[in-house]
Amino acid sequence: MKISTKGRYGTRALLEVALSQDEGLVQLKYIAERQQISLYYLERIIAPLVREGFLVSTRGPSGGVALGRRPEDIKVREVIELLEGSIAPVECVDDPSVCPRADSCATCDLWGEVKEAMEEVLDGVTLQDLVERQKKKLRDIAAK
Amino acid sequence: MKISTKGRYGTRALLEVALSQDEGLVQLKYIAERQQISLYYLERIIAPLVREGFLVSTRGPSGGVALGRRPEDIKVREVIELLEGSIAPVECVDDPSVCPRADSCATCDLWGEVKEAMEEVLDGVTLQDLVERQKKKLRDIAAK
DNA sequence: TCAATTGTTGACCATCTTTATCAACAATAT
DNA sequence: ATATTGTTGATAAAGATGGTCAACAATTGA
Repeated sequence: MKISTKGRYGTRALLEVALSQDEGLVQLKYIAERQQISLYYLERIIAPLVREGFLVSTRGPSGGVALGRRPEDIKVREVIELLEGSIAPVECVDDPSVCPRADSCATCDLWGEVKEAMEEVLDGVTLQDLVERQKKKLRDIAAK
Repeated sequence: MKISTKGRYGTRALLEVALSQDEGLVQLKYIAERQQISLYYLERIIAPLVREGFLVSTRGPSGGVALGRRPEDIKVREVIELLEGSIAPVECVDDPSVCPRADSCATCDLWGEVKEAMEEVLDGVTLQDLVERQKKKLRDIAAK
């Protein structure tokens, strides 16, 4: 039941951009360093985020990426689904036709409930929420 | 975020045993046929279930497996965790020491919440619940 | 006791997914 | 112009997944 690095790195990359928003464009190199992600791999993850408008990019010297939407309007669920596909723990939850047993299978219903529980959490947290949580965590650590 | 066939097949196999409980021992071959799982692969999945006492087995002619615990006392979560390991979407949720960033990372907290939400669902459903749900589904289909 | 039957286990392997890496290219600021 | 920075297509190592097989152990019943 693991989330892959794409979803994890992607979320962290967006968070990094959101945190650095005030200073203008954020370079991939900077994100890669701060989040300890290979720059080459990060490129793979940023691409779909740009394509779908979560980020906007500018090439050339002093180029970089910035948020393409307000952080309050980006749900973590959207990011995960973009980078990993459906969150459904089994395919039959999204498409019963893949399993001949689907409509008479009690376990399929259960997996559907698991999916809904996960969705509820991930729908309830926006990038802005993550920013605030992150700032609070850093404050708490500094105060200690 | 997929659950692997081990967890899925294992759950279905236990359900099949629970449903056939009254007729005594259930053969692997029977489970494999009913659930459309390769017998060879099913052996792989049954083994840990026997080892951990979810099932008890008898070899030889007219042998088979039976539930080793009352279905009301088997939570789906236990089955999944046995067959797939922790349900945590990322490792750092269970063991913060794997990530140097863990204690100052807002996303790690979020993955923890996802885990808890899934646990809540899977802790709340026992094998007996699945049996009842399954019977109801079959009744509903028959009545239609 | 023997033979048939059924679960157990260790070894094996093809395929797919994950996690990258690199080089060539496109755009842009100075 | 040229250096810089994002984009994209090709490639691939490593690990997980899903499955198979054969030898073996236990048990039943004739």
